Amino acid sequence: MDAQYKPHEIERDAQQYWDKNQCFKAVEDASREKFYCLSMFPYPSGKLHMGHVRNYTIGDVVSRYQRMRGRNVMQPMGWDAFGMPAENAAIQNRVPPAKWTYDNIDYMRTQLKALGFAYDWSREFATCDTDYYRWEQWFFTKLVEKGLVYKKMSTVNWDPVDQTVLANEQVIEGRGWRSGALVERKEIPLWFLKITDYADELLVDLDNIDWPEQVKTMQRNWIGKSRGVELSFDIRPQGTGGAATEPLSVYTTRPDTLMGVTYVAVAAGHPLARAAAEGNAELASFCAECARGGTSEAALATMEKKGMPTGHMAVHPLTGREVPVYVANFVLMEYGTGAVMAVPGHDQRDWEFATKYGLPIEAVIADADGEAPDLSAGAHDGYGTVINSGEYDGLDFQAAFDAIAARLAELGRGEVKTNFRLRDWGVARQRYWGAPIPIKYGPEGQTVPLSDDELPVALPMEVTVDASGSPLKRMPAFSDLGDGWVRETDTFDTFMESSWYFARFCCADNQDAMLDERADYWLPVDLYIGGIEHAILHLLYARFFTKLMRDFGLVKTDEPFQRLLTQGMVIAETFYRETENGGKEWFNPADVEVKRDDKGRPISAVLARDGQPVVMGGIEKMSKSKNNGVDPQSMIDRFGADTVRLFMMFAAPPEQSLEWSDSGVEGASRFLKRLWRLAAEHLEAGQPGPLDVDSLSEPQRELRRKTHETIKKASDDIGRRTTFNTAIAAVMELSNALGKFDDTSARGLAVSREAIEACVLLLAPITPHACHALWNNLGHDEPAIDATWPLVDEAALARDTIELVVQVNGKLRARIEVAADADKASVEAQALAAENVQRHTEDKAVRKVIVVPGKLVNIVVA
RNA sequence: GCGGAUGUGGUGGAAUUGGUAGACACGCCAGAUUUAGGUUCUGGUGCCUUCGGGCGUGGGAGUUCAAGUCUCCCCAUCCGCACCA
Repeated sequence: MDAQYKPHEIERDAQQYWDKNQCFKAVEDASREKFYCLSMFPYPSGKLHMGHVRNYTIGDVVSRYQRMRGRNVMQPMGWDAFGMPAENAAIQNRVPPAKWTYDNIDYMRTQLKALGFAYDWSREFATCDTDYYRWEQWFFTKLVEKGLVYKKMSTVNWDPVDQTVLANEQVIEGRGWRSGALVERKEIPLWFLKITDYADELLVDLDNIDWPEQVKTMQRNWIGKSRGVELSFDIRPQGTGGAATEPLSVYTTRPDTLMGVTYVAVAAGHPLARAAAEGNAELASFCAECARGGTSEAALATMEKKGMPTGHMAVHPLTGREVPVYVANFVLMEYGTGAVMAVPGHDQRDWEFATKYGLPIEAVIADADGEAPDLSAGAHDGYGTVINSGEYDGLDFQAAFDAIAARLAELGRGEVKTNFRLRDWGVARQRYWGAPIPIKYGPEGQTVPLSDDELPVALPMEVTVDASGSPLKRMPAFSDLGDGWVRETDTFDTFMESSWYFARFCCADNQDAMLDERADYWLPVDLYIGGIEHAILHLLYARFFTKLMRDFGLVKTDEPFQRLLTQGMVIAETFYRETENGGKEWFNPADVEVKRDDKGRPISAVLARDGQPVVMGGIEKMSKSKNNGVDPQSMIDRFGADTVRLFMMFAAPPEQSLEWSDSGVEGASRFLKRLWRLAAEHLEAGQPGPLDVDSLSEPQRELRRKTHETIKKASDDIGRRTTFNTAIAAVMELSNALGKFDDTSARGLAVSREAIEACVLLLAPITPHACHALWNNLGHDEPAIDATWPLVDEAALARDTIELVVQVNGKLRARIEVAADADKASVEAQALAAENVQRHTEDKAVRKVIVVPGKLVNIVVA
């Protein structure tokens, strides 16, 4: 074999072999156990970034491992191709979004191929292909027929200058990102999917999937099932007029604090606020002010809380006491009833509002000592015994909840109600680059889903996009259907496409149906891999969509993703210089030289091309804005795909963030060279004899034990724990041991052959090209991808003696060598006899000896 | 603001079930080879030390024979928050 490791030749040859033999084409086979491995498909933004490389390498390692374990593996790839960046690029470069998108896909596909991922490319599609989204349109019309879709008024960010709807991302500190205008909240009619109909099932089924506990917790909290009471306050209008007003309905999970209500607050858009604002110019202007700012929950939760009295009073349903009704900017019409009751004594936000406007703050829940809490510095928001509440005094939370709820029900003023925080899914977007919503409107105001023969609604591809919103709204050729009928010009949220793509991969070539029986073979996805940032929205919508498809008979599975691996971010050092106008100019790490002190600590950095200093800005997520992205392509060109893959898997466990390190990559490259040389030298040394395990020397037995320990650990690390970094470390240990083993006898070569083959096979999923070549060089005709994952020989693991640690009062004092089958008494005796143990115990009384078999002995003295 | 996570040598990380803290790698130091530089190889490397040992896993308390790991409080950083994908 070639003594030198030449990654680019090796990788080209291996990829050609896989390609020519269609090694990764997945075929349904009911007699074999399947494994569907899926990584979140990329948005084709231009070129691959390191986050993609990490994501897809993890998926590829698991796929190749499962294949070697004998599973029928399917690993597909496609493109999440609709979205805003294509429109932004169109505005900037005057290139149609479709061309921009398909060009990016072509480039990124070549990059994925260069990394050697074991994809079944015959299943590839982009979500902007009409053949894909036509089925989404079709399914939507079926959901309309089933009553799972409705239209209602909803709040959006409105840019009053550009006259367009803005995404939350496009609202920067309350202003439109292009115009700089103060953003307003505007109500427009939008299409919704009834995800809340499935809230309970989405909650309960979390118990049946193997997801990280924190992701399940996030989803549970997002769904937010709560038990509370919906109750109503009569309204007593103040001043002249005094027309009868509807009772004000509110929901609370803390009816035990009902006696502590000192005011109620309504949204600016609430009918009560609108009525009160008539003839009250000051209140009307306040209500208008409340419409300012973005719609995101974070923006609402962190803005300054403001309110104004309506002048109306609300009548407490139990005491008859009158409390003021305020309009407040933090209460939103869309959430719950658009009104809240306020208990400033026991809710911090209510406390702050009450303090600001001089409203009473009353204690109705005792503190931990059973005393009235001190409310001078803040609210007491825990649970406790009810006080200052008349007949309810002395009750605990549950008893007070039940008693007050029962009383309200008796009075016809309220009832116990289960609520969800989850809101229905608004799927309409006022944008061009998305799947058109298949609805038409008639001359008499009819709203009709398109029939099957009117589908698909193809998105026109030749368009000019500018900042003034979707071109579909200005294209009669698209929207005007004649006879007074018009098409809906809104498009779907791109989460719609990503909510079912995993199912379409099972049968992407079907032109006559959305899905077929092949989906039943492959689904659910056995392992789904992607960024933690998708922990809630994408994953929840995909779960919801799966249940919709199931209820429509399209799939049999309840859940789309049986196991989930959420990968961490790829981060890197940032460098910048202050510019004259006070901004920052960011420099790519590739263009910067870092100076270090004698401990290797970075102390300063200079720009390579001018030698002048730059500021080290800290380690952050790789991004365009901080210019700290490392281009995967340049790394592949320099070191080869295997080195990049190896570094990515070795530098951190998959769920943690991964810091990019140039010297770390060099280390990975060095290891592959060493492994290659080890194999070459081994082959050079001659032919191994038969592996006669019963007549090995002690060093031979030792290397053989190391080989099988490594197989055991690496298999568990890759298969069960998905900690690829520790699997690689274990193989490195084995290769280090092999490097020190210089026995070139026929028997010695047999042992080292077994060790080196284990290294090659254990690394085959991670560095598949190098292992493909090494496996051939080691004399195998079958390709490494078809080799069987190595098995542990338990007999090789056996030891005659083991080392135990001896502690005195928990401190390490000695190590003793004991027979592997030694009993407790002899271990104790040997531990107490150890020289250093004697010294630490001689003038003290031994109180207790703890023996942990196989691990340690702890001697407790006083 | 709310929800979820993370924090260990100079650096990335390991320690899987409460049981030897620092595997593996990077960096650094010393030596060898080659030498234009790099490469390659060998050894050393948590901190302090009176060389007995002591200290040490963001900070503070607690449980235990034993705590990186469990409990409570605090600090810092990151992710998500429904129209970014």
